[in-house]
Amino acid sequence: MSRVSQPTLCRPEGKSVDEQRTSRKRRANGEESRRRILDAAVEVAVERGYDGTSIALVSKKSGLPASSIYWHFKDKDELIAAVIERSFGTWLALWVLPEGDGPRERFSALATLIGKALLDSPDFLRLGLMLTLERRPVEASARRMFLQVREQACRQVAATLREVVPELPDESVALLTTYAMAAADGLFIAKEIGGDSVDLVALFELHAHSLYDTAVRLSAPGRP
Amino acid sequence: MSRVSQPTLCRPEGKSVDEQRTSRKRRANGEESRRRILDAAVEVAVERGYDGTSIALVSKKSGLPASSIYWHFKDKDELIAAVIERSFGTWLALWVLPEGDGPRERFSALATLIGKALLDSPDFLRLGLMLTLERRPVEASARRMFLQVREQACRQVAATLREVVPELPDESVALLTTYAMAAADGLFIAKEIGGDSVDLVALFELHAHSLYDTAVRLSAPGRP
Amino acid sequence: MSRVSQPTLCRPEGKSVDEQRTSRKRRANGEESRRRILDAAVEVAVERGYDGTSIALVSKKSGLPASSIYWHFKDKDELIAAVIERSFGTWLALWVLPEGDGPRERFSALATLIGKALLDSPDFLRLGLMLTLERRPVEASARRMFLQVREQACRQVAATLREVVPELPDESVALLTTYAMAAADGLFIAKEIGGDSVDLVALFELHAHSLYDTAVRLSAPGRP
Amino acid sequence: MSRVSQPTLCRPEGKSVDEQRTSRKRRANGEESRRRILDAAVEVAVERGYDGTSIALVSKKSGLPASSIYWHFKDKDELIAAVIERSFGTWLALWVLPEGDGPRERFSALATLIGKALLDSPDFLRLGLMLTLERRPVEASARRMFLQVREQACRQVAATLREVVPELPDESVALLTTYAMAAADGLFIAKEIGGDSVDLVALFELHAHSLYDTAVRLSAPGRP
DNA sequence: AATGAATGAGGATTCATTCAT
DNA sequence: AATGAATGAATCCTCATTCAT
Repeated sequence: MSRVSQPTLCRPEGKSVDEQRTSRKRRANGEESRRRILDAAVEVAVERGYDGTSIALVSKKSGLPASSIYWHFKDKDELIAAVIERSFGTWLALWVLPEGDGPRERFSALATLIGKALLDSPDFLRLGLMLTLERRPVEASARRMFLQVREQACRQVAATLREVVPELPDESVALLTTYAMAAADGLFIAKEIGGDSVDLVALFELHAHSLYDTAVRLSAPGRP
Repeated sequence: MSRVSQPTLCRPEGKSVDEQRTSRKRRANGEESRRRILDAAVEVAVERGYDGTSIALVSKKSGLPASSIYWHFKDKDELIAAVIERSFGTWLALWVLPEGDGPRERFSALATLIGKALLDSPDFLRLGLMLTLERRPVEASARRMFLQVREQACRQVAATLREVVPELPDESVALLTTYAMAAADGLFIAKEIGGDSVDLVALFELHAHSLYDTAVRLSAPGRP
Repeated sequence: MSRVSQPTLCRPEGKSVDEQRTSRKRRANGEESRRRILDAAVEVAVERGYDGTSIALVSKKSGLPASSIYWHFKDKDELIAAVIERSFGTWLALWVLPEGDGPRERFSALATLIGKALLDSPDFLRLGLMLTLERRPVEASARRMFLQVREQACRQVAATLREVVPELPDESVALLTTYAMAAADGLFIAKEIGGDSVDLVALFELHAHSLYDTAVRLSAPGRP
Repeated sequence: MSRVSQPTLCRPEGKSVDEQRTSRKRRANGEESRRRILDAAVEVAVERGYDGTSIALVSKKSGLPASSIYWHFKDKDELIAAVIERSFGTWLALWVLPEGDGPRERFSALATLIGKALLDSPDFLRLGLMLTLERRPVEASARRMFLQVREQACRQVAATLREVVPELPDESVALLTTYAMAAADGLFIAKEIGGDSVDLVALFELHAHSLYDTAVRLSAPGRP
């Protein structure tokens, strides 16, 4: 049967450059086709959601027949899961606290970074949010993949918070983490809705600032 | 031919009482069918999105044949628009700043209110966000309706901000409004993802607090 | 949704004549379409088996689009089940022991009748045997339907045996019934293979004769 | 290109021992693959028939890629023909009248043997009957092969009849042969349907007995 | 002696929608 | 105020087969 790829969450999808240059030059046409299919799939999925992503459309955009898509991916669900998987690297790479002077500045720099990232490669989040908003339990793998990645991002945020404001109690860290992620999601959506009238960078700076203040406030002994 | 409802944003769907008295029993049955269709449609739309909402499914859930759905609604687009329209009243009613003591308290009370609202009738926001995240220009009326409602909510938030922190400059109001709405959206999604582990009320309180602090900070003359 | 017919095993499919003449003359076009689909389906199923019966082919033969077939039948399985159901009446009607002189003669007459029946309307048995030879547990309803009908035929044979040779012990009745049915099936197949070179009527006469003799032998006290 | 086997009806597939000695280890692996494919193919064909036997399924069951199947067999038709061919030896070997005392006993012994055979390796007959029941002229070679084998079996039965009841006239031999084969087929099917509730051995004994009686009757001068 | 990749045709089924009644 | 019936286009996916390696 077909060689369907199992989602290898940890392959950071950047190795393929030298692979292509090495031995399996022409033999590895499969790799190239797979890429083309994925490219087409992101494009479609991002603008139409799960149900709106038809194999026929992906086939047209990728130039490969529908049956070839099924050679590379077991079904639509796994195709979309692979799409999500692929943006994983790009996305997660950003969640590293940049070196910097004071905690506040570093925090702010991170926020700016994320804001910019959302502008440049928003596919991952957009698709993930789409899948999340739908309630049905089907299309399991795609959704699961998104949630895994998101979970990892959450841990990163929590770590950053703890690093920057060490005396913050654990429940506060949890609360703030959720809040930080949520606002990030929301700002992404706001940008979608408002378009150019929304200054994402300014908003993320605001977010970072307010987050920091709140963290400090919550770490101080006397307050509700 | 059929009496298709144009989306009258301001008819809060409860006035139908006198309609019923006017045209008498004859129409009562039609109204009931329409309601059943809408009920079924929300259920489906909420868990599958626009493309996933098939007339056949709505037909099955409502118990009425597909052709009857087309008697009540011009097409799928208008059906979903109607679904959104219906949650309008419920939703907008919440965005009234409750009477209260100090500005901070009133602010906080509002936030709590919204948090609770999201728990009780989340269909409106969920559906709207779904439509928003898709990039293509289909399902025009439904999307437009959602954005109108959202716009109205934004104005309400802005007004509240101005009322509570009068000296806030206009750009800051705009920025903060966007931020406030975004965070609300994000928190809603966080609740979807996290389920019971997410304390929506606490988060909204945190949100209100941090928003208020930020507003005060931004209204003060000297600050970054 | 569609009005999919539940298999009413006991409607002997002969009433439809006056129905057509009465009220729902033009309204009952559905009935007519259903019939056309079934006609086409027997034709195809009989010469290609279950898997070979494609909806597209049935659609072409019946002149109705594939989607219309799905209005009348839930899926392929139910279509074929309906096909089997329809030949039920024709087929079962034969299994009545004709009036006649001695038991041997009546037995023989029945056999002749069945032999002739197999020549005239072999669809039921052919399809049923096809389904039976396939081992998979799917396509449930079609297969189940055949087995039900067959079961009924078995009871008829057993009753006839008991009537003709009353002193036959119960286990012998069971054994002979199975044997009688089996040989009938086999003779049908032999006719399929041998074509004109096979004299089905003569074979069934032989069968009846040998069956009768065996029954008599088994009912006699002394022998294995 | 590929070494596709033409159906050599008489190579009973066991002789490959010397082949192995001739061309040595090199080909052993090919032979093994071929066997695995055939094993998988019987399994599938037996439970789904000709149309239901997909190369993909055979590929999955055998663990070999579809393209490898095409190296060993020209097409699906020849694959199934090979499947049937393989059961040939096993099956035909049974049709030898065992040595024994009286004609009646030898007859009975043969029947018992066949009954047991049907229980042990029913694939051949099942597949053959499946192919026979379909009316269209496809899968030519497989069908032809089955009919050849069956023809041979018929000759064997006829010979046995003549040997056991020498004075039987020729037309009676033909008729009885057809009848004997038909009943055997039918009993096989009965076993399929009835499962454990069907005592195949007892039925075949009954069959042999009744066949013998009938033969004797037909060979006697005075009878209807 | 294989096999990874590809492919066009066709598989069943569902789609949104219409129309006569 | 409905609804039974129909329908063409689209859905996802599998088919048998080929070919370069």
